[in-house]
Amino acid sequence: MIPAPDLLPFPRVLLEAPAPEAARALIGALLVRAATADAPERVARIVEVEAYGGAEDGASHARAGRTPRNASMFDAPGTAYVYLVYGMYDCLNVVVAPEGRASAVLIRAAEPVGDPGPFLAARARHSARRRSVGPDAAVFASSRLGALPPAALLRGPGLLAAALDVGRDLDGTVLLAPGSPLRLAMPAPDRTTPARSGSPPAIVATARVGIDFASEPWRSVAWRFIDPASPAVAGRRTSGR
DNA sequence: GCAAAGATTTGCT
DNA sequence: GCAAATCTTTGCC
Repeated sequence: MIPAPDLLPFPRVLLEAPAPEAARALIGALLVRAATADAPERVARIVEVEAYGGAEDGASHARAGRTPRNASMFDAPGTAYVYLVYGMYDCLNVVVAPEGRASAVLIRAAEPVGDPGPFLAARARHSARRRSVGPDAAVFASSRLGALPPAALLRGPGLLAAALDVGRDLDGTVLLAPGSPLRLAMPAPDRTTPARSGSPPAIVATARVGIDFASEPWRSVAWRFIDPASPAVAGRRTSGR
């Protein structure tokens, strides 16, 4: 299990950049879910994201302008945009770029930091709610899906939201405010190991997933960014074709 | 006012 | 490997 690092504030300036740039900056950043009635504080390391531009991006929810659903996309960078997809799963985005550009970064996958137990329990709760009668955390943990490696518990946008108890009630949350139920943070430099020779973390760029409806160049642009070494990343791990 | 499709996940064939 | 589950939003009549 990944040891918990010290948390530093996430620099707002990184989110004010154009969506693809901001998306890259979010790889390796931390999501911090404040304790709820059902779970203690949870921290997850982001390993897969997708950039969505504003009105001009044919794959973005902002392509048709402002609607009740996407209103949060037009708020300041650092705001959460949470929407329901396929009538079932909530997806978490971070609003980026200058306010009003309606750009956002979809958080597709992350790895649990620290004890994976609370993430597993939250996933089981959501799974149970969907089926109206379902497994508790212990039963779920022994199921085929619960048997996934703990590092893969937040693999995919729907599962990530479930494991972090992120729903549309968090739409519009300011992710840079210290007291928020959900916030962004940066890991403090690791001081227990000698300074690494300045090799940056490997980040691979690929085409975005599930947007076949979009026209070119938006369908093919390499705006999905992953840490290819992470077990939480599903699907293509290379930029090649 | 109604029909269609969606930035997904799961279970069965 | 494919189709169901499930419901909101959007676009067109």
